[in-house]
Amino acid sequence: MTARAVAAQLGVRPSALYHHLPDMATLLDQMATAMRRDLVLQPVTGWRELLLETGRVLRRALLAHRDGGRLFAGRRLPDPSLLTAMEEPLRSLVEAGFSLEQAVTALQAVLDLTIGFVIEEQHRASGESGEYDPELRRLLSCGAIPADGGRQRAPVRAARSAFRERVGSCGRRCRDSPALSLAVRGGRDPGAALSINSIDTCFHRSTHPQHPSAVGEAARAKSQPGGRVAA
Amino acid sequence: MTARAVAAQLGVRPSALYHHLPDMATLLDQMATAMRRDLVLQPVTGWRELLLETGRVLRRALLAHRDGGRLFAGRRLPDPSLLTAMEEPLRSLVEAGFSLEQAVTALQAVLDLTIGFVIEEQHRASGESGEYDPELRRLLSCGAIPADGGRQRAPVRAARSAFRERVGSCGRRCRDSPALSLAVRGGRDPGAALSINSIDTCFHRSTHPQHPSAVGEAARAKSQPGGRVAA
DNA sequence: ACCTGAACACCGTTCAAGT
DNA sequence: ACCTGAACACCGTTCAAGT
Repeated sequence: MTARAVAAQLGVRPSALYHHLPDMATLLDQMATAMRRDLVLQPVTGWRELLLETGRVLRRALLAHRDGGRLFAGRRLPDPSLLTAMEEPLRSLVEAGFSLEQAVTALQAVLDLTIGFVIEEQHRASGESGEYDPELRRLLSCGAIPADGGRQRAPVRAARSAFRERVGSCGRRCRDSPALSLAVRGGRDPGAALSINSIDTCFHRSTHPQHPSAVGEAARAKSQPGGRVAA
Repeated sequence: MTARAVAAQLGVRPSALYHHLPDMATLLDQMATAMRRDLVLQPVTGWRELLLETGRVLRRALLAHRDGGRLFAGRRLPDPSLLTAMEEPLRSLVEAGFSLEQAVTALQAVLDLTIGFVIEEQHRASGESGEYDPELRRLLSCGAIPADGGRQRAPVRAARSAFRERVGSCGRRCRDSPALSLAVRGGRDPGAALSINSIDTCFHRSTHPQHPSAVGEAARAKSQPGGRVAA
């Protein structure tokens, strides 16, 4: 989504946009606002379903547009009606026992979690996330120190100096990761383990009798077997 | 962080980078990998503190670099040693009662949540997130329909057509949002309410006797007064 | 093997000039 | 009031040419 592409879609020269908007950021904010305005939650019962439905609906909206996650992340949504629209879910959460502050926190957490998840999901789905060249990956993966133990190559130095990385932290041996390879069900690209389609199952498992909230539920199932669930 | 800037920092011409890396994406992946490799968790007790510490440490690392959140989000981390480093936290979670799948899910959720949160946090802190011109905001905020009820202006049409927004969903009245204005403690930019520094308090409140996990804890406090807390 | 220099097709943005 | 045309300073990337 570039300004020039938007202009072309409108049959207009790029410079014409700047008679309506001060800059590109405002245009992106408007796109994000439009997406957010169109979110409609299915009727749900219980605070847990409310939070999950919020995540599901946002995720669906973000996935509907190319790079929707990256586009939506961190944008300003200068539309008071969006606040009005939050009244109802907030009230539901308060009725379920949340303080108002907790309700805002919980909703914001679901939105942030969804955004972070979808960014990764879409990046994975895009062509850009194709497999690394195996040899390049081997070179990059081993602590960024070449086999001869000599000086680092230029671009790796670039990445490192840009982040003021200490030299002492690299050079670790690469070895197998039994637990994770199990989790990723065997033999996939190790880098893909960090992209495992995990939270996705939470958002999708709507037929599951218990709808786990992303962070807490996994542990609660075992550590609090007697815990009652509100609503 | 542009390729040209990295090259300049290395005292080299931009084209020289392409003798070491196939493209910019690989360079960004390396930066993200370096950040991730340097995460060191403080010793913690209990799965809840482990997840919170993970979020805190990642958040601190992301905040340490300009646009760290956006840079890190969705990047590939092709370093097997990063998987090795996850063995220990995963084992801790499993010992606390998580299944391995649940442990991976929980960790991933914390990472995604943190990334989404920091992207918004850094965008807010950057100059770009300055106040909208009040008149422009008023124009944009009221359902994207001008006061005269006439046709939408071009760039708004652009944003809308780009997302196939239905016309019927706009034009809502702007009115006050009592609950949220309370939550944001009165009178700030309504758009800022969606950026409320909420989860931040979760990550920071490490002196608090109970360390709430971002999503679940808020509700648990009231809806499960008798619930015991593991570890 | 490593880098330069010049070029290519892009980008957001500005601004005088048109109607 | 709205748009064009041309220009500006940028991007990532390619590639022949140098050493």
